[in-house]
Amino acid sequence: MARAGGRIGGHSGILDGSLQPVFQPMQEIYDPAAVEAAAQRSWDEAGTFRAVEDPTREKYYCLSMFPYPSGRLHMGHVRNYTIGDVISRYMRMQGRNVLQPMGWDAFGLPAENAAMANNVPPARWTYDNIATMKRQLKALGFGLDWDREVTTCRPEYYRWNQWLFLRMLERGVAYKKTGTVNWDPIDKTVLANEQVIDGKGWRTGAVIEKREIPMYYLGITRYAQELLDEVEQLAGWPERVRTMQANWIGRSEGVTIAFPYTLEGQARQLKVFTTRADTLMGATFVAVAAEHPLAAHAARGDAALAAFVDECKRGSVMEADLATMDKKGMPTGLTVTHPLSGAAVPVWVGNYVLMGYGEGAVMGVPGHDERDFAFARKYSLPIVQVIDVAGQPYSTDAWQAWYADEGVCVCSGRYDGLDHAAAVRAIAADLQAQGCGSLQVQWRLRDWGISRQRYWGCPIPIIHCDACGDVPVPDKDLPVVLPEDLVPDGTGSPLAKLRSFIDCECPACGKAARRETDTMDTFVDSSWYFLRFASAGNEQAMVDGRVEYWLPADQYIGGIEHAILHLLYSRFWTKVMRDIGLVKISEPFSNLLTQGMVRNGIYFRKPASGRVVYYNPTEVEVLTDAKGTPIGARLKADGEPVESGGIGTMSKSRNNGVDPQAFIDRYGADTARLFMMFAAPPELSLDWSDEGAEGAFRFLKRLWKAVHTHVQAGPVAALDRSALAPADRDLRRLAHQTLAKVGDDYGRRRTFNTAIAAVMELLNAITRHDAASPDARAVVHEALDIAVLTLSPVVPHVTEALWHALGHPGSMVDETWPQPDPEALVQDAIELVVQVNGKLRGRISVAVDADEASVRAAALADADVRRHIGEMTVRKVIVVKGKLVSVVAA
RNA sequence: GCGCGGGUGGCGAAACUGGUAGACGCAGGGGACUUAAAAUCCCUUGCCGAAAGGCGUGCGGGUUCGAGUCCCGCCCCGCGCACCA
Repeated sequence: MARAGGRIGGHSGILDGSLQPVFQPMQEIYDPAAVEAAAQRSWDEAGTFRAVEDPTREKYYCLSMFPYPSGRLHMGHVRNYTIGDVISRYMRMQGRNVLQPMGWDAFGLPAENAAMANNVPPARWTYDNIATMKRQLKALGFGLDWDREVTTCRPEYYRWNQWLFLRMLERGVAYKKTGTVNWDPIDKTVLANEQVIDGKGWRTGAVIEKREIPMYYLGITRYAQELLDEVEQLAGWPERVRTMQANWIGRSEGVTIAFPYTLEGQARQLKVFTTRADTLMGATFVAVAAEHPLAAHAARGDAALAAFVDECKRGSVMEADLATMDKKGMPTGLTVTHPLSGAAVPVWVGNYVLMGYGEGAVMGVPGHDERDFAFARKYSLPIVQVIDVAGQPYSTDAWQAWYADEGVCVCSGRYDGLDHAAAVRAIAADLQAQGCGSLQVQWRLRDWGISRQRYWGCPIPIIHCDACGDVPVPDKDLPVVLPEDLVPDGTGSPLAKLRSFIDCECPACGKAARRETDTMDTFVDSSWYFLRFASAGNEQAMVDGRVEYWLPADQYIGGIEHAILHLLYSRFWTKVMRDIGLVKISEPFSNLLTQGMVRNGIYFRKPASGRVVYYNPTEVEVLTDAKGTPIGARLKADGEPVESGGIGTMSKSRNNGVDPQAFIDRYGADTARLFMMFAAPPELSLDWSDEGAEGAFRFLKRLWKAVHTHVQAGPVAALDRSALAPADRDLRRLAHQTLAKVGDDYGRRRTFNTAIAAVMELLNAITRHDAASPDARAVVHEALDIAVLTLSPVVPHVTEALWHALGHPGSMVDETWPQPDPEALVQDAIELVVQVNGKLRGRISVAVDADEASVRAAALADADVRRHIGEMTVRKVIVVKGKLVSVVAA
């Protein structure tokens, strides 16, 4: 490893002026292209970012979400990977052994769409995109270890998906059952949710139907309790992500209730789950999903009901669609028996009941559930109040929010007077005694269906034999290799039509058999790539001992849109690998940073007829009034007005993306990185601004010029700290305050925008500073060293050049982050503000160590303060140390 | 619909633990330099007001000596909702 070692540790070197600078010749003009090429070449030649396991050094694994190779890098990637690179470079300067890897989430639907559009195999399109994007990542100067590159569409990667799937199958973690998919009846193919628009197929326009097909599932619900318990312990994760995951897993304690009924002479039970068993005596109906066997049974003799069941099966499977549609129902004519009252309860089919959740049936308590209340009013079902809250008047005319509150049972026979908890306990006990129910923990989380009826994904390693059933592919035959030369046509997976792929021998009996043609969800690929980075190149095993050194990742960075699914699946997958004995960790990511979206202005014209045309902001000129307020916009090409659609996430459909490449070509990678980090804190959405980016470039030019001016003025004497002039002391204090602040912002707060603002303030002070005396020159030199050093994680190329220009022989990347000099931070007097009755009325200057009494006296003596107190009597004086004095007078 | 965030000048934002609202930057205005322009540098810029001062962090209320920050209610915007990645 290229680590110079010791030359600038802690208190020696640059910060005490003992180093005699030897200035390098320096260009007057900042030329980003030359500076960046030189810096990147020197890192490449030194192998600076190759990570090597070293048990004697503390590691730092900085992981950014790997990109889908969609074509070219977009601004979201630049933002994501710049955040990771700043943290990586900062940690390296803290002396950590840093691993920052990169790879490609290379399977997925867009490659199939591109393949159809261009008649090119998805593999070809994908590999071309990877080459382009890799070049772009290198141009941005990220300190990545490319020796560990992982590409998920390569057999050497996905064979381990298959291998682990077989291990899960052996343990029953993976299993087969039916699942619901979107079916396009014209193309006769399964569509992704994304391909269903307003309930219709995106290519055919046909009304989509729900269809039940056999699929493989991973039993994530087995880990629900552990996933929930541990997410609450992840102190390094944002609170909001932990809350979202906990809600998604959705533990609820309640009661499973069985409503007995008789069908075709047989005694059966219809099971529902509820967290409000205390309202059971108010249940006036039960509703089942359209796919429920009872619904199917009833529909056989009832054409109207059959039509309704069919109607329920139309439309997409998306939960957001199901939750927003009109609640509709129809009676089946069947009844079940209320397990406590013995009353006959009608069974309805409800379009809002999900077959995949619980047993596909719910009890209807219109008195105390808002949705059931609306349903009962619509279909004239009885509404019964069985819960009373503090004697509030109940009316079935309109829903009131308190109806759903917990209260005391009424009209519930022997349960009257019991509160929520007592009633649930009593009812559960009575149900249990009758064999009609019991207390139960229910999860919102569902098992993970991984089968996809698509080509460009990892083949599921199963062989179907008429004699032996579903037979796992033996380990020795892995990987099941995906042919890379097919082009899909939109009518189902081309794999399912490829005899040479399908036809095979049964591994068990040797007879002719059929290979499974479904592939795995691409979330499988991304659920463990971070482990493979630590075991790169191992052809014998999925992971090896290097994982123990690097994992868990110290920092994971990626978009907030992955807050639930990807992160939950990765946590689950890690636990499965732990239980198989492959890794020792339970949680893969110690710290998580969820970055916000990158947005830009939206401009369009809406022709009288035809589709809306979107114009890229680069093609548009914004018109402003005298104060700079935007008043309109026009197209540069024809000078005619365009409409403004506000600001939105950069997307192809709205044509408001900015290609980072054009920007880098013009201003350089450092300016792109600087603007991205400066414009907003990482967790907030970031609005692109050409002018703002220009400002970032201007700042780098000013920094360059400041160093150039300083260096041109000749040699600098060693800093003599004993007798600095007040102005020099002030600049030195600011420089060391900035050093402390930037380190805190990078390391603890992760607010790169405020770190950069602090360095900007420092540079402003440096350029204003009168550097005539030798002392002043020495202080300016130290301040420039600090400015360049603290900015280096953000803009590593230009700072590398400036570091040399300031007389330091080694590479900036090998520097150690220095400690601020406590002596420089010392301050004698501070300013306090004085409030009178909460309003700012005066400012006083007091000694740093002044006691409360003297601060109080100084505040009350201030002329402005006295004027505002006037005739009033001082009732109270509050002194907040180091901040303010608050005087209460009346 | 459900879950989770967010809303501060003309704009991006800052204010870290309840303590000076608007640091830093962009855009705007004025000036210097220049034959001119660009670039650069200097000054200025929340709103109202001549000033004193008043008002101001989506809206309405509350707690507090003091609220952008805490509490209650509402409005708007963004992300996710299990087959986009």
